[in-house]
Amino acid sequence: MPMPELPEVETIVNGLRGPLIGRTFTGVCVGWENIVARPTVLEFQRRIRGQQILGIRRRGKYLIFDLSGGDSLFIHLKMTGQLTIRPGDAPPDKYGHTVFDLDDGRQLRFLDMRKFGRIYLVADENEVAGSLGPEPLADDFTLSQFAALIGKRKGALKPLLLNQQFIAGIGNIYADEALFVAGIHPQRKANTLTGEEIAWLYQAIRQVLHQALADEGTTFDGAYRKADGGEGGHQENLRVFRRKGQPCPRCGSAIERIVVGGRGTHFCPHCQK
DNA sequence: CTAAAATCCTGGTGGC
DNA sequence: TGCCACCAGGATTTTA
Repeated sequence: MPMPELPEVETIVNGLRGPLIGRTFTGVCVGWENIVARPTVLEFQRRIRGQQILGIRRRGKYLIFDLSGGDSLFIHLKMTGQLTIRPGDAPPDKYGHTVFDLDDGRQLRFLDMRKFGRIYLVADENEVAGSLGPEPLADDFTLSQFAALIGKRKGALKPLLLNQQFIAGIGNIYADEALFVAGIHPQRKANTLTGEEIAWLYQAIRQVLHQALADEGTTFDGAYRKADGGEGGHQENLRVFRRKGQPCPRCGSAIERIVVGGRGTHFCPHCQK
């Protein structure tokens, strides 16, 4: 299953800016009420109407639409969410649970087979984004900051990298990939890393995310799609994720899959200590 | 405080 | 072939 993570969300945001910035929402149809986390569906529909899209950005795995009325529209795609722009008279999509009408006659459609995705409309963006950890690709995310954060943690590294309050935007794919590149076992306790290992991990996180961004994300089973419907290319460059039993790209040992913190975790038993 | 487990969903998988 | 129990997976909530 595809879980849009930082590189995928960033790629989608880049593709939505052209067609959407300057457009105004003229209405929204909600086919599955649980998708709208905040406010109530009725208030959501009332408040979004007439607001113009001034900008679109990413924070962690959230897409954020900055609206003219001062509200921020947050969309989290979770597992299977997709965004697509279609003509208003195009046939309905099978999983199109939320459809935004635009002032140019087109629609922004939020498709989500598993219905895990969530939408928030808030006046204060900290209501949703306030507890997120640092952005791993930001200039001000430094090795010394990362080292200070990781030294305080006692738990296993894999769940820590997935913790959005610790660091924002990393999901199952890039956690496994970064730990492999760093040569560190996913079950290592964070506070047992040497200074050298912390530096390797810091570099690995940034390198893996940059490479995936250059590849426009990872598409599995067609579930993550770019704004134009195209697929990413990073699935061709994965080192361990979803490669159980296949040879490690570094040493040739069989990649193993275990469960850590309730999540499927892929690693090389020879290269990762 | 941390950690584990339940929760939400449904297409895909594997067993019989 | 058909039926069905079970699984994955992010983030939140609950429980220990």
